[in-house]
Amino acid sequence: MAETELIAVLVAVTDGDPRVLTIENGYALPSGPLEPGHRSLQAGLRAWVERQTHHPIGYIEQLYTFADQQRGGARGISISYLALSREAATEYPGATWRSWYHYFPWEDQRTAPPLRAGLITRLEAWAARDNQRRARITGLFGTPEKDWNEELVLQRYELLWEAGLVPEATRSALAAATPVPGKEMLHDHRRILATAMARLRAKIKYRPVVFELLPHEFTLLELQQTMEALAGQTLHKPNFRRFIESLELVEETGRATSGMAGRPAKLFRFRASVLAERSFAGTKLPLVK
Amino acid sequence: MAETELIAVLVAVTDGDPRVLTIENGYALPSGPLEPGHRSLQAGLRAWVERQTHHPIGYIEQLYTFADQQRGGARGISISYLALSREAATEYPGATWRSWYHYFPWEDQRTAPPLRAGLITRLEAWAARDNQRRARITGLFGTPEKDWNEELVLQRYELLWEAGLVPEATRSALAAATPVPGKEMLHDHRRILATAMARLRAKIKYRPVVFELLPHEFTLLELQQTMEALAGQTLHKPNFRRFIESLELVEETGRATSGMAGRPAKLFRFRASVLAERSFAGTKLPLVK
DNA sequence: GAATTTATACTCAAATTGAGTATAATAAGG
DNA sequence: CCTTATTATACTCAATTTGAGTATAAATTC
Repeated sequence: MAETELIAVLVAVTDGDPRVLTIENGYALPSGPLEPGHRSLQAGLRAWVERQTHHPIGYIEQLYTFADQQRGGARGISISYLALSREAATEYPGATWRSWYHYFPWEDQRTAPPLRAGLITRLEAWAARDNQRRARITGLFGTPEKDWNEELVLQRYELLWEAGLVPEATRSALAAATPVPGKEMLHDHRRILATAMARLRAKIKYRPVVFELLPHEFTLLELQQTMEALAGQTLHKPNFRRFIESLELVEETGRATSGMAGRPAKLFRFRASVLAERSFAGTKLPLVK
Repeated sequence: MAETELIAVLVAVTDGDPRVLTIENGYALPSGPLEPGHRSLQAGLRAWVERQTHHPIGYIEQLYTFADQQRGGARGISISYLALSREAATEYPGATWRSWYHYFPWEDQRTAPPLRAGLITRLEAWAARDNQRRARITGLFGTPEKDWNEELVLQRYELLWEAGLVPEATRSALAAATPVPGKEMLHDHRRILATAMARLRAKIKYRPVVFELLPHEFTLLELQQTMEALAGQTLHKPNFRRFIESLELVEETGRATSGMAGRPAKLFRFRASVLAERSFAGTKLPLVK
């Protein structure tokens, strides 16, 4: 009897940090079987994620389906989903929110990357004088600071896998000689996480999904920092505001922040027309430098 | 015992017409069960599509997975795929290539649309003075000639479904009073087709997948017409060429066409670097007018 | 009340895009 | 064999969009 498994990448952004809900203290993504009582796949996922987090999920999107060999030769189907929410205290033992940059530190380009240098050195050692490998490295990781495409999360992960620089990949082969504690994940859960990151980074540019991650009222800086957290890149402030204005995404509430240093920021909310399903055209983020 | 079904939307472009392979004379998309011998889901799909068409498939991409209630309360999982190929004679009885505009005539914007006017009239009758419905109609179908977004295939289909203007939707309700012969499809196959169209229309703008649909050598006009067929829109010739040049997608073969009227066209091929996996950035098609 | 801090508004050059025109090279017709 | 029709290719230019920066406003802090 083949079983159908539902796997969730539940994302929230807290304090400029994109986090995912994990179980077993970061070792696995939460997952649960499709049950007869579930009306649909999405309903099934929604049901047990809300059961686990006691928090309604705003947005759900299917990521990918794959088949895995199970014990006894049977074949299981796993369907993974991206879900957006806001962080809430979890009550389940072992269930924790983890920064996704914990698993993919090289994907955070917001700070100066001393880490990436070492990574690229090791990649180049692997490439040696194989020109195709070298081309893939520069294509995915860019030259010094140019041409970084933040959407290629999965491709970069797969390159690192091939190069044996991912703990799951080395476990069987070169053995646990380089155990990076806490970064390893069950089966291909880290790969699923990479897929979710790539999908979300692409999505925020042309669909208004960020509002699932923000409170009802927010400042433009909070909105910008949420986008920056997801994209892993800093954005040009004046141009970001122009970008948001051109989308007619938000409107002023009339209120403003108070108590913090500096000029108070106006509070905004998302427009009703945005919440009622709308798509904005293919645009680019106004990156800085 | 739940069964896993693989459903294929196999697309080819012939004579400026995007076609899909169907069975039962256009009533259904080809589909087959996942068998124990298949190494993976993709391998399974590839295996039996090639068995049916005797033609290698270049490109496969997963579309969507859904669960359907089967006889006896069991639940089946269906996984749909988009595949690209070139049209070949089929040998199976009932297997035919059909234009996708046969099923979605309003999606072809290349010719003056006398049809769309009638469709919108009927939609507006359905909307009556419901302002939200009216907003959705203009959002998806645009004002007179402006703002048509070719990627919203699925959303338009779903709006028409809600409005009862799709044969599958009316079959049970308002009955077969308006049977549009040959446009009806099994289950949600037409919905799957809409998903495939939307995905492919989005993809051709930022990933070089068109070459799966073209012969080894081709003229720039053939390339343009293939893109136009998929997008359902005419493109501005000089700007299209500039667009293709900027992508560094193709290179001259040195040969040219001959025999036809007019100046002979240079023949091009796709560059090796394109074939070896490459992503070009998010761009827009140079639409005309 | 001066300094600091954060928010918001405006400016301007560079690059990209939309739309059109001009020229080249062939086949067909008289 | 020269003219016309037809298709391919090359170039131009204004309008818009983007990248990057500077200036001003309104609060807190010392």
